[in-house]
Amino acid sequence: MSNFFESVYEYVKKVPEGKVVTYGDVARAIGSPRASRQVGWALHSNPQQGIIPCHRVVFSTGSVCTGFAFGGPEVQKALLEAEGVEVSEDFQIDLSKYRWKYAE
DNA sequence: TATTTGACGATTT
DNA sequence: CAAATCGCCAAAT
Repeated sequence: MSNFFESVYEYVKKVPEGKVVTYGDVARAIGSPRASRQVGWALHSNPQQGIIPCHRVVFSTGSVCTGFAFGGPEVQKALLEAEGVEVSEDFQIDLSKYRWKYAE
C-alpha cells in the first residue's frame, strides 16, 4: 500500500498454508526486486507480531530463518511441517514444490 | 540532513 | 564446486 513495510505484511499474510515464499519473491512482488533485505527488516520490526507468518518466509536458497527465528529453528520447522511443508533436517525446503506464486 | 546497519541475493574470484 | 565480495533499498541513529 502506502508504505514498503505494509506491502510486505500484506503479501506475507496472503501466503497460503503449506506454501512458502522467499524474501526476494516478496520484494519483487511489492515492486522492489532489490529490496529483499528490507523485507527481512520489515518482519524483524514485526509491528504486527502474531499475524505475520514469518515462518513461511525463507531464503532464496530454500533455507528457513534458522538462527534468528522467533522461538528457535525447531519451532519453525514444526510450524512448516504442521502446515504441510516438508522441511529437511537441515532446515531446507523444496522451493520447487512449496514456492508460492501470487495466484488465488 | 548524513552515515551506518541490516531476517538477502546475485555475482565474481 | 565453494568461499568471499559487491550491490540494493529503506529504516534507525
